[in-house]
Amino acid sequence: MPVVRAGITADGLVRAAAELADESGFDKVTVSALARRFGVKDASLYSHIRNLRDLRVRLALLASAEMNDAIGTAVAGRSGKEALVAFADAYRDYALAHPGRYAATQQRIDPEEVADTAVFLRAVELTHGMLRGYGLQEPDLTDAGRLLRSAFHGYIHIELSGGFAHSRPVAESWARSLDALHHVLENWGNGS
Amino acid sequence: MPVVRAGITADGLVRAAAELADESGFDKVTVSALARRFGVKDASLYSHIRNLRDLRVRLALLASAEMNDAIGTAVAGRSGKEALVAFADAYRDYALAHPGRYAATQQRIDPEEVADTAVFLRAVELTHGMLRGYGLQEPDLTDAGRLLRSAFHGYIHIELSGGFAHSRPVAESWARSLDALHHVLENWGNGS
DNA sequence: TCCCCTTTCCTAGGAGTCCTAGGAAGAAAG
DNA sequence: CTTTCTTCCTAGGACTCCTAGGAAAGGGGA
Repeated sequence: MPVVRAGITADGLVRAAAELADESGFDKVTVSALARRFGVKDASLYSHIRNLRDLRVRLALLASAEMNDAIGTAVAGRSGKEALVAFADAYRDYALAHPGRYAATQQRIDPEEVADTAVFLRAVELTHGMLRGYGLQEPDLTDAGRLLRSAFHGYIHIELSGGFAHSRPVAESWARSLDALHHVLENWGNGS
Repeated sequence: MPVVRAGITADGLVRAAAELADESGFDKVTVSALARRFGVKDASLYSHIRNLRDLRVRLALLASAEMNDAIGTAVAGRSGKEALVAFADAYRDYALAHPGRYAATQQRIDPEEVADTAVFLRAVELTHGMLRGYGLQEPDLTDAGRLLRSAFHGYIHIELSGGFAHSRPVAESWARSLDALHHVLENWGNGS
Protein backbone atom coordinates (compact mmCIF):
# COMPACT_ATOMS: atom_id res chain seq x y z
CA MET A 1 0.00 0.00 0.00
CA PRO A 2 1.08 3.59 -0.50
CA VAL A 3 3.20 4.50 2.47
CA VAL A 4 3.26 8.28 2.61
CA ARG A 5 4.88 10.56 5.14
CA ALA A 6 2.37 12.47 7.19
CA GLY A 7 4.45 15.63 7.02
CA ILE A 8 4.38 16.37 10.71
CA THR A 9 6.30 19.28 12.20
CA ALA A 10 6.54 20.54 15.73
CA ASP A 11 4.68 23.72 14.78
CA GLY A 12 1.99 21.73 13.05
CA LEU A 13 1.54 19.64 16.15
CA VAL A 14 1.18 22.69 18.35
CA ARG A 15 -1.37 24.24 16.00
CA ALA A 16 -3.34 21.01 15.93
CA ALA A 17 -3.10 20.85 19.71
CA ALA A 18 -4.55 24.36 19.87
CA GLU A 19 -7.53 23.36 17.74
CA LEU A 20 -8.00 20.24 19.80
CA ALA A 21 -7.87 22.25 23.01
CA ASP A 22 -10.53 24.69 21.84
CA GLU A 23 -12.77 21.92 20.57
CA SER A 24 -12.53 19.44 23.41
CA GLY A 25 -10.84 21.18 26.31
CA PHE A 26 -7.26 21.62 27.38
CA ASP A 27 -7.21 18.40 29.37
CA LYS A 28 -8.09 16.50 26.21
CA VAL A 29 -4.84 17.61 24.60
CA THR A 30 -3.07 14.30 24.75
CA VAL A 31 -0.34 12.65 22.75
CA SER A 32 -2.63 9.84 21.67
CA ALA A 33 -5.43 12.15 20.59
CA LEU A 34 -3.00 14.23 18.59
CA ALA A 35 -1.52 11.17 16.93
CA ARG A 36 -5.02 9.99 16.00
CA ARG A 37 -5.70 13.36 14.43
CA PHE A 38 -2.64 12.94 12.21
CA GLY A 39 -3.38 9.29 11.45
CA VAL A 40 -0.17 8.24 13.06
CA LYS A 41 0.96 6.14 16.02
CA ASP A 42 1.55 8.05 19.22
CA ALA A 43 5.16 6.93 19.45
CA SER A 44 5.77 8.78 16.19
CA LEU A 45 5.21 12.17 17.78
CA TYR A 46 8.19 11.87 20.04
CA SER A 47 10.47 12.76 17.15
CA HIS A 48 8.93 16.22 17.19
CA ILE A 49 8.16 16.95 20.84
CA ARG A 50 9.98 15.87 23.96
CA ASN A 51 6.91 14.84 25.88
CA LEU A 52 3.40 15.92 26.76
CA ARG A 53 4.63 18.65 29.06
CA ASP A 54 6.76 20.09 26.30
CA LEU A 55 3.77 20.13 23.98
CA ARG A 56 1.64 21.95 26.51
CA VAL A 57 4.26 24.57 27.23
CA ARG A 58 4.57 25.25 23.50
CA LEU A 59 0.82 25.53 23.30
CA ALA A 60 0.83 28.02 26.15
CA LEU A 61 3.44 30.12 24.38
CA LEU A 62 1.45 30.06 21.14
CA ALA A 63 -1.72 31.11 22.90
CA SER A 64 0.02 33.84 24.90
CA ALA A 65 1.53 35.27 21.75
CA GLU A 66 -1.85 35.30 20.01
CA MET A 67 -3.44 36.94 22.99
CA ASN A 68 -0.72 39.57 23.18
CA ASP A 69 -1.30 40.37 19.51
CA ALA A 70 -5.03 40.71 20.02
CA ILE A 71 -4.56 42.96 23.02
CA GLY A 72 -1.79 44.95 21.37
CA THR A 73 -3.98 45.67 18.37
CA ALA A 74 -6.92 46.59 20.56
CA VAL A 75 -5.10 49.11 22.75
CA ALA A 76 -3.11 50.71 19.93
CA GLY A 77 -3.76 54.44 19.88
CA ARG A 78 -6.02 54.40 22.92
CA SER A 79 -5.48 55.60 26.45
CA GLY A 80 -7.30 55.94 29.73
CA LYS A 81 -10.61 54.21 30.00
CA GLU A 82 -10.69 53.46 26.29
CA ALA A 83 -7.45 51.54 26.62
CA LEU A 84 -8.67 49.72 29.71
CA VAL A 85 -11.87 48.60 28.04
CA ALA A 86 -10.11 47.66 24.82
CA PHE A 87 -7.56 45.65 26.76
CA ALA A 88 -10.16 43.91 28.88
CA ASP A 89 -12.50 43.14 26.02
CA ALA A 90 -9.69 41.80 23.84
CA TYR A 91 -8.62 39.62 26.75
CA ARG A 92 -12.11 38.29 27.38
CA ASP A 93 -13.00 37.88 23.72
CA TYR A 94 -9.89 35.85 23.09
CA ALA A 95 -10.53 33.62 26.06
CA LEU A 96 -14.15 33.01 25.14
CA ALA A 97 -13.29 32.31 21.52
CA HIS A 98 -10.37 30.05 22.43
CA PRO A 99 -11.13 28.47 25.79
CA GLY A 100 -8.66 25.64 25.35
CA ARG A 101 -5.83 27.93 24.34
CA TYR A 102 -6.69 30.24 27.22
CA ALA A 103 -6.61 27.35 29.66
CA ALA A 104 -3.17 26.51 28.32
CA THR A 105 -1.89 29.97 29.22
CA GLN A 106 -2.81 29.55 32.84
CA GLN A 107 -1.46 26.11 33.51
CA ARG A 108 1.21 25.91 36.12
CA ILE A 109 4.55 26.35 34.40
CA ASP A 110 7.95 26.53 35.97
CA PRO A 111 8.53 30.31 36.16
CA GLU A 112 12.11 29.98 34.97
CA GLU A 113 10.83 28.27 31.87
CA VAL A 114 9.16 31.42 30.58
CA ALA A 115 10.36 34.24 32.83
CA ASP A 116 12.32 36.02 30.15
CA THR A 117 10.68 34.88 26.99
CA ALA A 118 9.63 37.61 24.59
CA VAL A 119 6.03 36.59 25.12
CA PHE A 120 6.14 37.15 28.85
CA LEU A 121 7.95 40.47 28.56
CA ARG A 122 5.47 41.74 26.02
CA ALA A 123 2.56 40.84 28.28
CA VAL A 124 4.08 42.84 31.12
CA GLU A 125 4.78 45.70 28.74
CA LEU A 126 1.21 45.78 27.48
CA THR A 127 -0.21 45.88 30.97
CA HIS A 128 2.10 48.62 32.16
CA GLY A 129 1.55 50.60 29.00
CA MET A 130 -2.17 50.58 29.62
CA LEU A 131 -1.73 51.55 33.27
CA ARG A 132 0.71 54.34 32.50
CA GLY A 133 -2.17 56.51 31.39
CA TYR A 134 -3.44 56.58 34.97
CA GLY A 135 -0.24 58.10 36.24
CA LEU A 136 0.54 55.40 38.78
CA GLN A 137 3.96 55.02 40.37
CA GLU A 138 5.50 51.93 41.93
CA PRO A 139 4.44 50.14 43.99
CA ASP A 140 0.94 51.22 43.01
CA LEU A 141 1.65 50.13 39.47
CA THR A 142 2.34 46.58 40.58
CA ASP A 143 -0.59 46.50 42.99
CA ALA A 144 -3.05 47.83 40.45
CA GLY A 145 -1.68 45.51 37.77
CA ARG A 146 -2.16 42.54 40.05
CA LEU A 147 -5.73 43.53 40.85
CA LEU A 148 -6.54 43.96 37.17
CA ARG A 149 -4.99 40.65 36.15
CA SER A 150 -6.83 38.95 38.98
CA ALA A 151 -10.17 40.45 38.10
CA PHE A 152 -9.83 39.70 34.39
CA HIS A 153 -8.59 36.19 34.88
CA GLY A 154 -10.98 35.38 37.67
CA TYR A 155 -13.95 36.67 35.74
CA ILE A 156 -13.15 34.68 32.62
CA HIS A 157 -12.24 31.59 34.56
CA ILE A 158 -15.52 31.59 36.43
CA GLU A 159 -17.49 32.47 33.32
CA LEU A 160 -15.89 29.66 31.32
CA SER A 161 -16.53 27.13 34.05
CA GLY A 162 -20.20 28.08 34.17
CA GLY A 163 -19.95 29.67 37.58
CA PHE A 164 -22.17 32.67 36.87
CA ALA A 165 -25.53 31.03 37.32
CA HIS A 166 -27.65 34.14 37.88
CA SER A 167 -29.93 35.30 35.07
CA ARG A 168 -28.22 38.68 34.81
CA PRO A 169 -26.34 38.77 31.47
CA VAL A 170 -22.67 38.13 32.02
CA ALA A 171 -21.60 40.78 29.52
CA GLU A 172 -23.44 43.51 31.41
CA SER A 173 -21.82 42.65 34.70
CA TRP A 174 -18.52 42.69 32.84
CA ALA A 175 -19.09 46.18 31.47
CA ARG A 176 -20.16 47.39 34.88
CA SER A 177 -17.09 45.85 36.48
CA LEU A 178 -14.87 47.63 33.99
CA ASP A 179 -16.49 50.92 34.95
CA ALA A 180 -15.71 50.14 38.55
CA LEU A 181 -12.12 49.18 37.81
CA HIS A 182 -11.61 52.36 35.84
CA HIS A 183 -12.88 54.34 38.78
CA VAL A 184 -10.48 52.48 41.04
CA LEU A 185 -7.52 53.25 38.82
CA GLU A 186 -8.35 56.93 38.62
CA ASN A 187 -8.57 57.21 42.38
CA TRP A 188 -5.84 54.76 43.34
CA GLY A 189 -3.82 57.31 45.24
CA ASN A 190 -6.57 59.31 46.92
CA GLY A 191 -8.07 58.25 50.23
CA SER A 192 -9.16 54.79 51.19
CA MET B 1 -1.70 -14.34 57.14
CA PRO B 2 -3.90 -11.96 59.13
CA VAL B 3 -6.48 -10.69 56.73
CA VAL B 4 -7.95 -7.57 58.29
CA ARG B 5 -10.52 -5.19 56.91
CA ALA B 6 -9.13 -1.78 56.17
CA GLY B 7 -12.21 -0.07 57.56
CA ILE B 8 -12.77 2.21 54.62
CA THR B 9 -15.77 4.52 54.43
CA ALA B 10 -16.80 7.02 51.82
CA ASP B 11 -16.19 9.89 54.23
CA GLY B 12 -12.80 8.50 55.14
CA LEU B 13 -11.91 8.36 51.48
CA VAL B 14 -12.92 11.95 50.92
CA ARG B 15 -10.93 13.14 53.92
CA ALA B 16 -7.88 11.22 52.71
CA ALA B 17 -8.41 12.67 49.25
CA ALA B 18 -8.41 16.14 50.79
CA GLU B 19 -5.10 15.53 52.50
CA LEU B 20 -3.67 14.06 49.33
CA ALA B 21 -4.86 17.06 47.34
CA ASP B 22 -3.22 19.55 49.69
CA GLU B 23 0.01 17.59 49.80
CA SER B 24 0.45 16.72 46.15
CA GLY B 25 -2.02 18.77 44.16
CA PHE B 26 -5.60 18.25 43.11
CA ASP B 27 -4.63 16.47 39.89
CA LYS B 28 -2.80 13.85 41.95
CA VAL B 29 -6.08 12.84 43.58
CA THR B 30 -6.49 9.54 41.85
CA VAL B 31 -8.19 6.29 42.65
CA SER B 32 -4.91 4.38 42.57
CA ALA B 33 -3.10 6.84 44.81
CA LEU B 34 -5.92 6.74 47.30
CA ALA B 35 -5.97 2.94 47.27
CA ARG B 36 -2.24 2.88 47.87
CA ARG B 37 -2.70 5.19 50.84
CA PHE B 38 -5.15 2.71 52.36
CA GLY B 39 -3.03 -0.31 51.48
CA VAL B 40 -5.77 -1.68 49.30
CA LYS B 41 -6.31 -2.50 45.62
CA ASP B 42 -7.86 0.25 43.57
CA ALA B 43 -10.82 -1.89 42.56
CA SER B 44 -11.78 -2.07 46.23
CA LEU B 45 -12.65 1.62 46.39
CA TYR B 46 -15.52 1.26 43.98
CA SER B 47 -17.67 -0.15 46.75
CA HIS B 48 -17.55 3.27 48.38
CA ILE B 49 -17.43 5.75 45.53
CA ARG B 50 -19.03 5.58 42.11
CA ASN B 51 -15.99 6.73 40.20
CA LEU B 52 -13.23 9.32 40.20
CA ARG B 53 -15.61 12.11 39.26
CA ASP B 54 -17.85 11.25 42.18
CA LEU B 55 -14.89 11.37 44.53
CA ARG B 56 -13.85 14.78 43.26
CA VAL B 57 -17.32 16.23 43.56
CA ARG B 58 -17.52 15.03 47.14
CA LEU B 59 -14.13 16.58 47.79
CA ALA B 60 -15.35 19.86 46.33
CA LEU B 61 -18.38 19.82 48.60
CA LEU B 62 -16.23 19.11 51.64
CA ALA B 63 -13.87 21.94 50.80
CA SER B 64 -16.69 24.38 50.05
CA ALA B 65 -18.33 23.61 53.36
CA GLU B 66 -15.07 24.15 55.23
CA MET B 67 -14.50 27.40 53.41
CA ASN B 68 -18.01 28.60 54.14
CA ASP B 69 -17.45 27.90 57.81
CA ALA B 70 -14.19 29.81 57.85
CA ILE B 71 -15.75 32.78 56.09
CA GLY B 72 -18.90 32.65 58.18
CA THR B 73 -16.88 32.77 61.37
CA ALA B 74 -14.73 35.59 60.07
CA VAL B 75 -17.56 37.91 59.03
CA ALA B 76 -19.72 37.26 62.10
CA GLY B 77 -20.51 40.52 63.80
CA ARG B 78 -18.71 42.68 61.25
CA SER B 79 -19.99 44.96 58.55
CA GLY B 80 -18.74 47.35 55.90
CA LYS B 81 -15.04 47.30 55.22
CA GLU B 82 -14.37 45.12 58.23
CA ALA B 83 -16.64 42.47 56.82
CA LEU B 84 -15.12 42.76 53.36
CA VAL B 85 -11.59 42.33 54.65
CA ALA B 86 -12.57 39.51 56.99
CA PHE B 87 -14.33 37.72 54.14
CA ALA B 88 -11.46 38.18 51.72
CA ASP B 89 -8.76 37.21 54.17
CA ALA B 90 -10.64 34.13 55.29
CA TYR B 91 -11.07 33.18 51.65
CA ARG B 92 -7.43 33.69 50.82
CA ASP B 93 -6.11 32.11 54.00
CA TYR B 94 -8.15 29.00 53.41
CA ALA B 95 -6.98 28.70 49.81
CA LEU B 96 -3.32 29.17 50.72
CA ALA B 97 -3.54 26.70 53.58
CA HIS B 98 -5.45 24.15 51.52
CA PRO B 99 -4.46 24.60 47.88
CA GLY B 100 -5.64 21.16 46.82
CA ARG B 101 -9.01 21.52 48.47
CA TYR B 102 -9.36 24.98 46.99
CA ALA B 103 -8.57 23.67 43.53
CA ALA B 104 -11.31 21.10 44.05
CA THR B 105 -13.86 23.83 44.66
CA GLN B 106 -13.20 25.43 41.31
CA GLN B 107 -13.23 22.39 39.09
CA ARG B 108 -15.87 22.35 36.41
CA ILE B 109 -18.96 20.70 37.87
CA ASP B 110 -22.30 20.25 36.23
CA PRO B 111 -24.28 23.18 37.65
CA GLU B 112 -27.33 21.02 38.26
CA GLU B 113 -25.23 18.76 40.40
CA VAL B 114 -24.75 21.41 43.09
CA ALA B 115 -27.14 24.23 42.19
CA ASP B 116 -29.36 23.78 45.21
CA THR B 117 -27.11 22.11 47.69
CA ALA B 118 -26.96 23.69 51.11
CA VAL B 119 -23.31 24.45 50.51
CA PHE B 120 -23.96 26.49 47.39
CA LEU B 121 -26.84 28.39 48.92
CA ARG B 122 -24.81 29.27 51.98
CA ALA B 123 -21.99 30.62 49.82
CA VAL B 124 -24.42 32.91 48.01
CA GLU B 125 -25.93 33.96 51.32
CA LEU B 126 -22.54 34.83 52.80
CA THR B 127 -21.58 36.96 49.83
CA HIS B 128 -24.86 38.83 49.73
CA GLY B 129 -24.81 39.31 53.47
CA MET B 130 -21.44 40.97 53.23
CA LEU B 131 -22.53 43.18 50.34
CA ARG B 132 -25.77 44.21 51.98
CA GLY B 133 -23.87 46.60 54.18
CA TYR B 134 -23.02 48.67 51.12
CA GLY B 135 -26.69 49.26 50.36
CA LEU B 136 -26.61 47.86 46.84
CA GLN B 137 -29.78 46.93 44.94
CA GLU B 138 -30.14 44.50 42.06
CA PRO B 139 -28.66 44.31 39.52
CA ASP B 140 -25.76 46.10 41.19
CA LEU B 141 -25.67 43.41 43.85
CA THR B 142 -25.06 40.72 41.26
CA ASP B 143 -22.56 42.80 39.32
CA ALA B 144 -20.55 43.71 42.39
CA GLY B 145 -20.71 40.16 43.67
CA ARG B 146 -19.33 38.90 40.40
CA LEU B 147 -16.49 41.39 40.44
CA LEU B 148 -15.58 40.45 43.98
CA ARG B 149 -15.65 36.73 43.34
CA SER B 150 -13.57 37.26 40.22
CA ALA B 151 -10.98 39.37 41.96
CA PHE B 152 -10.68 37.02 44.92
CA HIS B 153 -10.54 33.89 42.87
CA GLY B 154 -8.27 35.35 40.22
CA TYR B 155 -5.86 36.68 42.79
CA ILE B 156 -5.56 33.41 44.66
CA HIS B 157 -5.39 31.36 41.49
CA ILE B 158 -2.54 33.43 40.12
CA GLU B 159 -0.79 33.53 43.46
CA LEU B 160 -1.02 29.77 43.90
CA SER B 161 0.30 29.12 40.41
CA GLY B 162 3.30 31.34 41.03
CA GLY B 163 2.16 34.02 38.64
CA PHE B 164 3.14 37.01 40.78
CA ALA B 165 6.81 37.15 39.96
CA HIS B 166 7.51 40.74 41.01
CA SER B 167 9.42 41.34 44.22
CA ARG B 168 6.58 43.35 45.76
CA PRO B 169 5.13 41.25 48.60
CA VAL B 170 1.93 39.58 47.53
CA ALA B 171 0.18 40.25 50.82
CA GLU B 172 0.67 44.01 50.48
CA SER B 173 -0.81 44.10 47.00
CA TRP B 174 -3.68 42.08 48.39
CA ALA B 175 -4.35 44.56 51.17
CA ARG B 176 -4.13 47.45 48.73
CA SER B 177 -6.52 45.69 46.36
CA LEU B 178 -9.02 45.24 49.16
CA ASP B 179 -8.85 48.97 49.88
CA ALA B 180 -9.60 49.59 46.23
CA LEU B 181 -12.48 47.12 46.15
CA HIS B 182 -13.98 48.67 49.27
CA HIS B 183 -13.82 52.04 47.59
CA VAL B 184 -15.52 50.59 44.54
CA LEU B 185 -18.34 49.14 46.61
CA GLU B 186 -18.95 52.40 48.45
CA ASN B 187 -19.20 54.32 45.20
CA TRP B 188 -20.88 51.70 43.06
CA GLY B 189 -23.89 53.85 42.27
CA ASN B 190 -22.29 57.27 41.87
CA GLY B 191 -20.86 58.29 38.51
CA SER B 192 -18.52 56.27 36.39
C1' DT C 1 22.77 7.08 -11.55
C1' DC C 2 23.77 4.94 -7.19
C1' DC C 3 24.73 4.88 -2.41
C1' DC C 4 24.59 6.58 2.12
C1' DC C 5 22.68 9.10 5.81
C1' DT C 6 19.29 11.70 8.18
C1' DT C 7 14.69 11.97 9.39
C1' DT C 8 10.26 10.06 9.93
C1' DC C 9 7.44 6.67 11.15
C1' DC C 10 6.82 1.90 12.65
C1' DT C 11 6.29 -2.32 16.00
C1' DA C 12 6.89 -3.99 20.57
C1' DG C 13 6.46 -3.42 25.10
C1' DG C 14 6.46 -1.53 30.12
C1' DA C 15 4.19 1.09 33.52
C1' DG C 16 0.35 3.61 35.17
C1' DT C 17 -4.47 5.05 35.04
C1' DC C 18 -9.88 4.04 35.41
C1' DC C 19 -13.26 0.82 35.73
C1' DT C 20 -16.22 -3.78 35.42
C1' DA C 21 -17.22 -8.56 36.48
C1' DG C 22 -17.35 -12.08 39.38
C1' DG C 23 -15.61 -14.54 43.58
C1' DA C 24 -14.15 -15.28 48.55
C1' DA C 25 -13.92 -14.17 53.21
C1' DG C 26 -15.10 -11.22 57.29
C1' DA C 27 -19.01 -9.35 59.98
C1' DA C 28 -23.57 -9.15 61.36
C1' DA C 29 -28.24 -10.87 61.79
C1' DG C 30 -31.44 -14.61 62.28
C1' DC D 1 -24.77 -22.31 63.53
C1' DT D 2 -26.48 -20.61 59.26
C1' DT D 3 -27.63 -17.11 56.16
C1' DT D 4 -26.96 -12.68 54.24
C1' DC D 5 -24.58 -8.42 53.48
C1' DT D 6 -20.52 -6.01 52.88
C1' DT D 7 -15.79 -5.57 51.96
C1' DC D 8 -12.04 -6.69 49.57
C1' DC D 9 -9.88 -9.66 46.18
C1' DT D 10 -8.15 -11.40 41.35
C1' DA D 11 -8.59 -10.94 36.47
C1' DG D 12 -8.80 -8.31 32.75
C1' DG D 13 -9.98 -4.56 29.13
C1' DA D 14 -9.22 0.00 27.46
C1' DC D 15 -6.63 3.98 27.49
C1' DT D 16 -2.69 6.88 28.68
C1' DC D 17 2.66 8.26 28.35
C1' DC D 18 6.90 7.00 26.96
C1' DT D 19 11.39 4.18 25.47
C1' DA D 20 14.01 1.12 22.49
C1' DG D 21 15.17 -0.34 18.37
C1' DG D 22 14.10 -1.14 13.34
C1' DA D 23 12.53 0.01 8.48
C1' DA D 24 11.71 2.97 4.89
C1' DA D 25 11.34 7.67 2.57
C1' DG D 26 13.88 11.45 0.70
C1' DG D 27 17.92 14.30 0.06
C1' DG D 28 23.00 14.95 -0.62
C1' DG D 29 27.27 13.66 -2.62
C1' DA D 30 30.27 10.68 -5.60
